[in-house]
Amino acid sequence: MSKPKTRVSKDRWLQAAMELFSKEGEKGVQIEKLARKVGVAKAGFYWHFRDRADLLEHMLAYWSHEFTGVVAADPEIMNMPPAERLLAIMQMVDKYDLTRYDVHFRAWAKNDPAAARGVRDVIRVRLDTVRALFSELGFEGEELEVRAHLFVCYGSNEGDMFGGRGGTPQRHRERYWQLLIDMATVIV
Amino acid sequence: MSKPKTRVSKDRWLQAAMELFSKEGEKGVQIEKLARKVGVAKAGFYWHFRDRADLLEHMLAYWSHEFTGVVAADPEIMNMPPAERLLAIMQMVDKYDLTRYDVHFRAWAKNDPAAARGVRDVIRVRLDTVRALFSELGFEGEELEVRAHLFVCYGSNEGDMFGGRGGTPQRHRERYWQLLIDMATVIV
DNA sequence: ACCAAACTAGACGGTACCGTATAAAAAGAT
DNA sequence: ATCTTTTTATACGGTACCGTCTAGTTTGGT
Repeated sequence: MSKPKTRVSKDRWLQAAMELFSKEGEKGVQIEKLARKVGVAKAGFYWHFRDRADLLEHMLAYWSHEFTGVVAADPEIMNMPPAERLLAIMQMVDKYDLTRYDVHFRAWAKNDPAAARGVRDVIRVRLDTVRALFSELGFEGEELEVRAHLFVCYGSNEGDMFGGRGGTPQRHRERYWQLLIDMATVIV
Repeated sequence: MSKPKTRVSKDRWLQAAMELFSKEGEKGVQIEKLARKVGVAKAGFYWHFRDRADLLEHMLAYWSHEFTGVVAADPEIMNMPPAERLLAIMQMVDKYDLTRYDVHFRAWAKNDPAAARGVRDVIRVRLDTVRALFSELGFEGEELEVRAHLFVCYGSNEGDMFGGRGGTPQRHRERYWQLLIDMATVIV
């Protein structure tokens, strides 16, 4: 087993980088700070990664696959009927804090085309997931589209904007979600 | 007139800072870069501002008042009946790109308590504005709250997330807004 | 036991930024 | 015209980061 040790250590760098990133954003991800965090000299970093840009690429890739891996690949969720699935996705997003990197990636995307592409892809995946769901509910055209956008927008930002996690009690938030779902699944 | 010249120049620094900020975020606002942008030596900066932190405070204050000054103070808008007012606000937000700093302020707020307070205040003002509006429409309690949150969330992020500005044609987006308003103003 | 791969320590030169200091130029007021 | 306020140019010391290098040490396979 030569890979595991390698992998573990590389993942440890990546893990530390993501944690730092979630607080300070792209410009806050600095190799020396990272090394201090991991408790190791920074030379090791350059064995795993070509340079800082290489790390950033890995971070982007990691993030791109997170939502897909956790939500869209969960058979329990994806086999639910659409209305419950909507709530289950919200709960999943909340439980694993799946949007914790969103703001920083979006900020980064403002002056980096590669990051912008990554963000666009992530949003597309979310949009596709939710759109398929509303499509099952019988919506189409603009009615479908606006609902998908609405939900992806709310799900992606609610936790961050309204003091959701740590601010509002959980039961309260879940009632909001349910109300929102009721509002959106009704045919106007 | 001793103030005007001072003011103009101070505003020029602030202006440049905001422009840089909207692209690169808090960590990107660097005095030397700013000086190069303004085309002047950085010493002048320190005449207007105590230091970098002082500039950042001013930026936060500037942003805090922008929404209030442009939207909530517009008599033409605030005297409209609630349903039209909702659309007018969306158009206003879009026209003046009132959310262009949002992502970076929210990113900054993740590791700076002062910024976090600023962001919280801005969101509160938006929430209050929209809540009052839905209240006029007859909603109350959770029905009121969820609608306010929904709209503030969508209005604050739509332009940034879905390639709205510059991506989707304007007429298309306005139809989305109208659909959303129809969906939210109906009693379920 | 041994070798090669994986990993680390520590120091280096280069760059970029912050905040200060000093001296000087431009502008306004009187 | 002169004096004061406002603004700039230039240079400095200090800090923090990037990426590289050399010389190791650990680790797993055989």
